[in-house]
Amino acid sequence: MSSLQPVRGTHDLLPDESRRHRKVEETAFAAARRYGFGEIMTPIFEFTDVFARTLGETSDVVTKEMYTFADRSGESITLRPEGTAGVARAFISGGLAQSLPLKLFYRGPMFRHERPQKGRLRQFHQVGVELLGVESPLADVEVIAVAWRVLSELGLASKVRLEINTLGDAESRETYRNTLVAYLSGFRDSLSEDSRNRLERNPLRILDSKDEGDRRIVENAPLMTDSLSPAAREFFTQVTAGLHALGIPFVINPRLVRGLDYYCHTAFEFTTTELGSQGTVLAGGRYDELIATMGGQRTPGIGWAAGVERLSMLVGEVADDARPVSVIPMGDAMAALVVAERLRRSGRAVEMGFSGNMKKRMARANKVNARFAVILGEEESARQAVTIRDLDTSTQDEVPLAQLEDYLGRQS
RNA sequence: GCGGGUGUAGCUCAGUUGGUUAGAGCGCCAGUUUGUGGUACUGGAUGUCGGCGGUUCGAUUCCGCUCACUCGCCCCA
Repeated sequence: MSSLQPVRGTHDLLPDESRRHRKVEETAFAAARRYGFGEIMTPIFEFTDVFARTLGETSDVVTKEMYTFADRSGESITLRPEGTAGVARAFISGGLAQSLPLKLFYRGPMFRHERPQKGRLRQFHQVGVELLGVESPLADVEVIAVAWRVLSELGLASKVRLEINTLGDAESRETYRNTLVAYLSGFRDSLSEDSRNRLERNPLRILDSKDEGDRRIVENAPLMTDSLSPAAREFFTQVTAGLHALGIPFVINPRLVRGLDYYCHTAFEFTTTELGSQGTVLAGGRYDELIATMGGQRTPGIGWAAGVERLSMLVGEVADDARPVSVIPMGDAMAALVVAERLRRSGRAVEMGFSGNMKKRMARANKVNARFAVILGEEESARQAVTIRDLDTSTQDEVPLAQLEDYLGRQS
């Protein structure tokens, strides 16, 4: 393997793609702010324990996908595979319990050693929100509303479908788990190999197995709904009522589960059919026991994370809206540099090539999609003027140097 | 981690039933226009035919391994 290749599953983001990423991130953050979320930036690595304890010792993410290494002092460090654990850690270590309820937004790279595919990278990016300290189902509704707003503003409302389910409270979940395992054990020999392994580890996952045989068995399996405590049932009813009230379309999927152990009650997922098998674009749920599990005082929470790469594939091309001015020197390049700088200080994007004749520079101006070319010719210079060519209309004027900004301001 | 597909110029792809100089379109560079772009015309450059090894007189073409991407599984955002 050549060391001049990027590491498997990593990617350089060139300007076009980078712009799309930014658009996704900024749109998400702008929307979240309107709901009262502020940005938190946690470290990209944490002590391994932070993830091992919170995600569940048996989850796949922890057992085989983390980038874990010993640092120079021998500490076991892990590159974050997701954002919630780090936020929860910051919540505890930063004494943020003082300021509940807390609404936090985050963005940034995450790392998972998985087999790369379209929409699945080893270094990928997420944006996400966490709402801490609110027991009420209204929090679930609000958090889902932010997600829906973000997706809508990215123009993806019609490409995406919201599925929700409840995993119940700890008690209901335990009851359900037992009845499910009891049911499935009767079919042990007919289950797929994958699902047989999941039987002890994570039986709920068998519910959304893609194996044909599994599906037939699961079809008649008892549902979470039947094991729900009255309180958990009421909670879920409130959530769905809230979504109706806000006009957010959704479907209930009783077989929707979450991979990470810390989830309870509401679980939701926005999926698309346009990205193949990596169709989940944004997902989240409630995690009332997470903070307590980590050793903090029990604090309910709910949040979601979205895959920036997946969203940006759906968003498509994003136009660069700031069209530059091209400054074209014919004689004195230094004088042109001064003019370019002047325009930049006035807030304009200015492009000035480092070499080339007029023709080349005009071609370049065209290529960078400039609106105007400011031509500094010798003759105009003598008159303390420049020629400004409108590249859209192919017309040009001679303008006194002193009125440069004014003229451009009037034209565009 | 498992199974399948693909890998030829910067990009999209053709081609070689193994044989001397590997092609197209787009893009790039130059010119037609020595102070004027986007169109048109003319000309030009570029490839260790993903990498390593094997078979062969000879491999980009066949075989093995490997790497990358991709599809499905798994997992998940």
